[in-house]
Amino acid sequence: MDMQDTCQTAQDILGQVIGVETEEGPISGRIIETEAYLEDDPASHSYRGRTTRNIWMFYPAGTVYVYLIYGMHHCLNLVTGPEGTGEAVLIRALEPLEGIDIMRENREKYHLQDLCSGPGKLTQALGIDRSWNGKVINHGGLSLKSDGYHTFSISQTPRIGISQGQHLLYRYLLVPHT
DNA sequence: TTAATGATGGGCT
DNA sequence: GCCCATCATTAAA
Repeated sequence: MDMQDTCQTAQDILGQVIGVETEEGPISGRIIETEAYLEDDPASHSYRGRTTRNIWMFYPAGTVYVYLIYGMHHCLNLVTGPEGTGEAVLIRALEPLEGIDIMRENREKYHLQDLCSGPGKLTQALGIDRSWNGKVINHGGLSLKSDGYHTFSISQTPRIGISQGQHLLYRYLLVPHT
């Protein structure tokens, strides 16, 4: 998959299936919400240059970047764009597909709507933390592929939880066709 | 139903 | 010391 254009990639991966293999079996979900973080974007961790936390954002497209937010939640990103630009796509929500009972154990929640309906929730459901930093998508660990689901449209909104760049419509939602 | 708040720790302006 | 790309719980209505 071409991941050179970050906003395009954020939309391309909507509807695709992301998954991990565990000792208890596979866990996967369909990506239904993403956000783009660009070069020269004051809301991006990469805006003020490389640090020990965000160094992964400057790795090649397809690299995994996971950070800890608010002292307790992990957020999963895929690095995109030309190498060294520090661009990435934040995975914000999934529709649970495989391994739902494992997700329920990991989350200590039962209802489907409570499993992957937020960036911190989906990493907990899939068992992803900062030790996943530097992994490459589809090369051990994390898989991403299309299952042919295309009957949806995409809506755009401002990004969530940021104080800079609020006018930019870099949040993308999958809207199923009825 | 929506709104407010506490939890919790790493990175940094 | 202050700020966070959040979540769960409680309170108000």
